[in-house]
Amino acid sequence: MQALQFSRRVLDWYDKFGRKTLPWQQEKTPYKVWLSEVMLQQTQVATVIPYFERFMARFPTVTALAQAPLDDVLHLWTGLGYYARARNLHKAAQQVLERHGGHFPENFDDINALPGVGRSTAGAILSLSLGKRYPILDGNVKRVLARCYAVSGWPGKKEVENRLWQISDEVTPASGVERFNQAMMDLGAMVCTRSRPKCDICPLNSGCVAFANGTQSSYPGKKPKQTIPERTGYFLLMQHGDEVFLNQRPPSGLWGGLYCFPQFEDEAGLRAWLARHGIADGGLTQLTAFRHTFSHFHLDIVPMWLSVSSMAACMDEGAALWYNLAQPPGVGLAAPVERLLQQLHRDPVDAARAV
DNA sequence: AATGCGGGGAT
DNA sequence: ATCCCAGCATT
Repeated sequence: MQALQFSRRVLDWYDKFGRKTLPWQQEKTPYKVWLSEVMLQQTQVATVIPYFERFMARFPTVTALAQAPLDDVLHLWTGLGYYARARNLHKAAQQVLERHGGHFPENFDDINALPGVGRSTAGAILSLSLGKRYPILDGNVKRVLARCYAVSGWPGKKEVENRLWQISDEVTPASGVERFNQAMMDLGAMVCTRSRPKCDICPLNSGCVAFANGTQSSYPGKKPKQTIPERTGYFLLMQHGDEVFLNQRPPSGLWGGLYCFPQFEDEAGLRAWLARHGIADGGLTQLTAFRHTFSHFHLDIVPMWLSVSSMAACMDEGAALWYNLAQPPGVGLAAPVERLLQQLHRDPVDAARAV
């Protein structure tokens, strides 16, 4: 299909059916679009909306975000996943404050240089908020283009991704790019869906190669699947009254910067840690174990609960705190930690009934 | 070029 | 249960 034909059909469709009422589409600014785009990386629209509203209420400007403590940002991010995004977000806000005087940059190189912003996000910010002609390539656009132009192979492969970027650039129109890019994402989310695409109502159906051949389900190519490993983690839930002991994870890596129960590979390691800190392990009680699945492994979590008689300092491994269940501090928590803390608060451990 | 990084929604 | 989602940084 000719590029001009492609963009005209997409733009006509957007005017009739595209999304125009999302929270980050109101009085668009680079800051709002940036925040929404980062939140939307690998995360669906419906999940993001409440987080976006809370962030905008708490951090109305990029300067407010830059000046907030990182722990506040991680706290508001709790539950969204990919926590490196939150750390990058905070760092990027400080970069905007320091390098650009708190004014969000409006050229590609400065935006692309922000931590957590790559080619697609930079293009989305400039096109959606300022109408500048940059192509984007997110999961939705990849799916639409792969089907329309029968681009085979897994987009995780560099060659496939390069081909999709080339097509995206070719079909992106000189004018109306802010509607066009939004429309491509809307098409991918609402019409050209992963399963059972609604080809009968698609503005591109007459030129779509996959539709013509009935091979929509072959595109985009799937990631070669791997069996993911299983691990076990023993979580130490040390409680004194309403207080539960947590320590902070290293700033990078899994659950970076979040507060978490002390974690061990086995029960012996847990008891050894208690012994090292002079804490008696009598009454150590196993609660109900459960599975938490990451993208790359399963973690079988075994919560081990222990009532302690004093809040001894266990600050030998970086930051730590006693988390008050009745008055929770504003810190970032991994999802399973949040779940266990709520469980302790709702349903205090009755040792006699524990597993 | 390949891998690490979460949590939740759809099926 | 499996797959995937408005990707990017690191190695």
